[in-house]
Amino acid sequence: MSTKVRVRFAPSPTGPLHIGGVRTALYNYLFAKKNGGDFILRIEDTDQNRLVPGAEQYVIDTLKWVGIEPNEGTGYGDGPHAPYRQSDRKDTYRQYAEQLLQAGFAYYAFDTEADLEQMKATNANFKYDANTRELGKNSLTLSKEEVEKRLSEKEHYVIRIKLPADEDVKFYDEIRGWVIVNTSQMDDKVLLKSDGMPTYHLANVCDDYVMQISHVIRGEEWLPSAPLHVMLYRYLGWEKSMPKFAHLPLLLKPDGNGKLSKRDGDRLGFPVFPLEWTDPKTNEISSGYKQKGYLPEAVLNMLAFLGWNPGTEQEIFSKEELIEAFSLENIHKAGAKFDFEKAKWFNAEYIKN
RNA sequence: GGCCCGUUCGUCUAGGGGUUAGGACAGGAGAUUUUCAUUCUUCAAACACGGGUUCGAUUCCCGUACGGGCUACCA
Repeated sequence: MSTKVRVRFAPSPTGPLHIGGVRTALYNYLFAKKNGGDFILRIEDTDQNRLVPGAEQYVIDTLKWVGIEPNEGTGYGDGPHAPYRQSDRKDTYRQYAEQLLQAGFAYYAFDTEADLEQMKATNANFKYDANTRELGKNSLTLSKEEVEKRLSEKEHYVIRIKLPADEDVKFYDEIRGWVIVNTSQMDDKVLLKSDGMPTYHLANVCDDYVMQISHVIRGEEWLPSAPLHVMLYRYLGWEKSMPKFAHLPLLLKPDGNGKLSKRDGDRLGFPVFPLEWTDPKTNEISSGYKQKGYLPEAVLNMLAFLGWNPGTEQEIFSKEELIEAFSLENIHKAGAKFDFEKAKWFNAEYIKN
């Protein structure tokens, strides 16, 4: 495996990217540039139901505006690993899902939505796992003939990972240290959905491997599923080249509970989006920093300091200075409440000069 | 509920076994300014709690509390 730093920003085009996403992109960009690596844009559009027209272009426009452009990826020409849009890579995932099936690390499951609901009704804390999969209609419980029959009749099915009942999964997070989770706490996650598309988990792991990603830098909301990803690398035979993980603290609402969301802008009266966005369905307009008169350098500087700091008392940093000063070690562990007053101050500093 | 992550001024954070616990934003007071803004001076403001370990814990360990995340054929 090459030791070159390669990181990716992998949003799903379900709406406009908010500033939390921009910060994730920024940290990936800074890490790549700092280490002479590549910064890749990958579009994770595996959920066909949640696609929002224009969202992908919004991501590209945003990265362009703030000046952190990928050197490889969707919207940036054909790189060595094109295509970079997951819906265009569908066949790859099925191939790997089948590899897992062959190796006995995955199985077909024919349970309908109603079946699953019933299992949940019977068992308060139901999860599809080593203890309960014998209750399901899957290739582990059904006869080989029955499975073949269902498959040939094109019955809807999913492919699930087959996790052991009781095994510690351990991985090192570059920001948080060692994290250990037992498989008894995990479930047999769906890898390939009945519409033929992979879930995030499968697509993400396959693409990171194929695209030779060296570091996965993403939000903390992914921390709980990282053990599943580790298991996938292992079962796919890629554990030696598994990327390093770094889970970023979340951007929180200014007034209290929960992570910053798209609605907080309207509610609290400040933009949560880099660029103005018009909802294609409702025509509702959400304000953007650009249109509000913010300078891209100021937005970048402000975002950089939400969860990271250089360890000195300097606060005004150009993009080049950020690249020079950036390191994963200086990322704060706790979530950061977004502070609009500070954002205004950063912008004022840039406007003055 | 279960699992995972976290916890220093109101906010973003620095620091780290012995410090006057530092900076910035916001806030108070004052100066400069025709006004606003700017600028300057200055004040107030924090180690969640309880046990350890230690000569000494804000710093290390364990609990508790609180906060956050995840718990979908969503990412």
